[in-house]
Amino acid sequence: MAAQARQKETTRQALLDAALRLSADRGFSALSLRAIAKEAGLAPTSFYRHFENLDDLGLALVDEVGLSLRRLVRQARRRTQSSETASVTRLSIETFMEFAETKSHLFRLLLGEGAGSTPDFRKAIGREIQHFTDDLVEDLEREAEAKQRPIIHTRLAAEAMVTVAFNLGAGAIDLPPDERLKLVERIIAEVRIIMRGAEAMAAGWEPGPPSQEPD
Amino acid sequence: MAAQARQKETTRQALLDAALRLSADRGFSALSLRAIAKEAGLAPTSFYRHFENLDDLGLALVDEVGLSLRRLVRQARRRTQSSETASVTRLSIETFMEFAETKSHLFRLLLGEGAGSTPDFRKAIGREIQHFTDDLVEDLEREAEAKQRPIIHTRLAAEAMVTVAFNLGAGAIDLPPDERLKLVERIIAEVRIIMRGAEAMAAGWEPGPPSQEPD
DNA sequence: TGTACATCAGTGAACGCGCGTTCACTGATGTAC
DNA sequence: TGTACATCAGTGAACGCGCGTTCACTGATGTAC
Repeated sequence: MAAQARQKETTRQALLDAALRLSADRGFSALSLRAIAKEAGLAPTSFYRHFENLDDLGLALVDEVGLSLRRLVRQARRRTQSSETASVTRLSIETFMEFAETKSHLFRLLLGEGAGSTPDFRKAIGREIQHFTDDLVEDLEREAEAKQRPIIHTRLAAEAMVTVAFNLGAGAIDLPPDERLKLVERIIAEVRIIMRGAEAMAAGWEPGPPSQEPD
Repeated sequence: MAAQARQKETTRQALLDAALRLSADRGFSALSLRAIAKEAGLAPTSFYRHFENLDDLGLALVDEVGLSLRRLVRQARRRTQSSETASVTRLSIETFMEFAETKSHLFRLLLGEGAGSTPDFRKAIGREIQHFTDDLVEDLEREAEAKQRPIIHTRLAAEAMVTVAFNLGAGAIDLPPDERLKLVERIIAEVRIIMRGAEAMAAGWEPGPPSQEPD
């Protein structure tokens, strides 16, 4: 029982890996069941022993990729929290960008370029990004406590930061290295603006002179 | 000469319209040349008289859709600037969301779900979004001047706002109306955090060190 | 104005291709006793 | 332990289908004189 089940899992993973490899070329949405099976060294019909259809495999991929990216960024944050020499913002974003750079096809998958973009698919992607926001909320609150810099609307700020990082980070995929560095700086600066806004609001700070009305 | 050229333009537009109509169902990336031609009431071969291939038509669509969305939002902003009763932020975002809602297939096209997501395609979309940022920078600067509330990093702040609006707005597509309203509020709140951050930075405000007074 | 010729948007037949899916099968692994 | 049977991952042939693209064509519109 064990041997057979293990073998099946191996084959399943081979299909997922094959799909990732192929999606590097022309994007996930250009993949076909037959091409994936072939890349994995299987007959087309074997695909059905592991997935119901292409969308099903796509959803499994989103899970897998999202999880590994979150793990990476979490590690990076933990590293700065202990060493305390670098900025958490900077290291998180740089780790994130490195992933986007070296695994651009995975990254693109997380951005929604997949499986004909069915509602299910988009929902799965939304969930992944929410996980990121969850992580960040926790971090921001811990940081606010530690540094005695109160923050407000933490979840909204975190969502805005993650959205900016993900979607501007996406632009890096087609950029030459030097421009990519500039993009990273831009993203970091924007995340800091959001941070400052949330802190200013928490402190009750309001913009100057003839003021009374918001906005 | 005029009559023939006019007719050709009409047919070309019919192909673009047909593509838009069809992309409402299964997304742009699922379209085929034959299906579009059929929807437009033409033989498949006629397609080639107007576009080189599907990607070519996709790029033309991005241009068209981006332009019309920008026109819409610009109008909305102008309306508030004169009437001055409502918040510019609110009306801009609400107009934007209304577009995303009623023309969700066009909107999705602008988010990159198209034409196999070739580099050219992504570049075209990046350009469209940059146009939005350009518009917003101008607005923010005019507003800062008018209300005497200095702002800094205007371009970065604008880019962050547009990114948040576009990409969170995208989530509205699959949402029921009541949740969609909550999403709009969230987006507005996040845009305001960014705004406040840029104003706080301009004013030289910094978060309090291990604090002095209770609040 | 009328005539002869050029242009060119739209066509229909035909092509080869890769696609997703079905089906009945094989043979190794697992299970019951 | 050995035997008989069940399970099930992987297969190869076959299907019908819609695809993009080519080609030589038609006939209306435009142009030169």
